[in-house]
Amino acid sequence: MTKEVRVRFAPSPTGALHIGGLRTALYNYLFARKMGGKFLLRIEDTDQTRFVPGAEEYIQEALAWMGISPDESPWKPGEVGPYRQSERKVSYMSYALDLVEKGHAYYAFDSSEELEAMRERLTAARVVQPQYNSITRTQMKNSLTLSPEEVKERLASGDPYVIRAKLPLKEEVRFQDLIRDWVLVHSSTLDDKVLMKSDGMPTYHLANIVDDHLMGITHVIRGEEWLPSAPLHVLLYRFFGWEETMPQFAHLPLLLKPDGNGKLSKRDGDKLGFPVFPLNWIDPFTGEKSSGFRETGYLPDALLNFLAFLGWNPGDEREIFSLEELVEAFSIERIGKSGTKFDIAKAKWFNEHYLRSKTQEDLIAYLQQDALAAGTTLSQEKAGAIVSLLRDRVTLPGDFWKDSQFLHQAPSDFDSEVAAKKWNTDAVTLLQAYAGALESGVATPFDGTAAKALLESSAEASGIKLGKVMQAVRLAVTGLGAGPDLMEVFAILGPQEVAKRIRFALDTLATVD
RNA sequence: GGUCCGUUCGUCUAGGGGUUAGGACGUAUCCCUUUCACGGAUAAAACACGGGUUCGAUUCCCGUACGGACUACCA
Repeated sequence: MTKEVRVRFAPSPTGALHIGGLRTALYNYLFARKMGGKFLLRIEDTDQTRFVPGAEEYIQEALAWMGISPDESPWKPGEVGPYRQSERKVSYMSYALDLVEKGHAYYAFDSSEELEAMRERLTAARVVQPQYNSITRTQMKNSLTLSPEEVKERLASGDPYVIRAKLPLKEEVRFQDLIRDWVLVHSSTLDDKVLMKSDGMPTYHLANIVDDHLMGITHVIRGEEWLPSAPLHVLLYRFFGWEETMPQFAHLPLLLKPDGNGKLSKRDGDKLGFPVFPLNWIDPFTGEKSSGFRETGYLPDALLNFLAFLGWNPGDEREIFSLEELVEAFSIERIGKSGTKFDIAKAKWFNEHYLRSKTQEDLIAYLQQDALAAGTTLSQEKAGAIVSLLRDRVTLPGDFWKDSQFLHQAPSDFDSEVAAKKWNTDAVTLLQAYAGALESGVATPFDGTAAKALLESSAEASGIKLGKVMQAVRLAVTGLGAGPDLMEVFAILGPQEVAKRIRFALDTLATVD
């Protein structure tokens, strides 16, 4: 009987949840579901200076939108709460003190100026890694160098201090990462990380280990940026005597910029023309706006499918997966090792796929909504006709409205390139004849077939080859050189409107040579 | 700079000591279509480099190059 799998997603509420964080959450969720375990959300808000109002709500909403809601969270507490580190504050100090007692941590009283001076001194002495470590700590102000009396006095008098981990000088630290296999580092390259800050809050390293232990976390699935500090975490488990229940680590490959340099960052999104956040976000301090996948028109299913394949694959050639199917197929072993560039073209393809699998009613609703927002209303039949016309050509829901503009208002100008190439006397002759026929009302009822039949007979009567002038006809009525089936467009517009537009085109374009 | 991690078509990737190195996105061409798109078909396109080990290496080992992460009283 093995222990129930418990994993956690542990974001900091310092702004909008990044798309990479969302993928981390997704993988955690998939693994938990696959293993029949639990997926927890823990808010890591130990840095009070970076707290951003609204960020926590954003995380909650983004996860809900994606359908990967946690089993336990600040809003749905389980038995190991609280789920916000700021609310767990009281317990961290006692754990830090426990480490001090065991000789694995110590008090340090150095001011930031003194730390800075130390680094400068070491840099000047050309020490490769100027850091607070097993060697340099002997020259600093801490409970290892100061007399017990002075330490006691400083603590009693309220001198600001931090608690640092006391790392062994010479020791090999190794652990087996689920994705990278054995990772080995020497403790001599590690520094004495601060565990408790002078404001009484723990750092990530301490809080993380204590909470993962207390919350019964069995697998830590997180971004590769944590790999360098994983040895410290392993050491902390050892110091606490929790080695037996230490979670297994899985460090995920990073999401990289599409152009290949560096990890995808918050600033990239709007610069590159696509979102890097799940939802729209306005920074409460700077007012800076960032666009989200949701508001841009990406469907949660599409984003989910896309994100899942950024660093993972099922091992066969299937590509389209629902959340349930992902759960079924997921395994940590099939996560890749190397960084993954973010290619929005593939995301678009997924979105097209999921958009086309929507019902006609859903798509009509998208169009109606945009029309309404633009101050127009569309009849159900017209909206339905437009959706049928465009459904195989859209990428985003907003395209139904955007790409049907020529149906909502007559063109005021015409694609000049097409006009220059296609607007000839044959076209003018035919259009005059066609407009006349439409105005006479011969074609009723006016559907696509009737519109086409009438156009064909007009062409025949004028002795003109239809194929040669079709683009000019399209140009006259839509102003554009390309678009959906023209006869269906005519049907939607109705004979009077088509005739009116042709007359306008004839007037406007006739003067052009 | 140091430590750690990585490297298969442009991109996401499959594969793995002997393969015509497979798929998808994107691109191109053709078919369909009175345009464009959809759909169908086809094509171009990759094992970073150098040494080992081996009968044989893209696959294993080492080095180099390149890329990345980390290097805070941030997470």
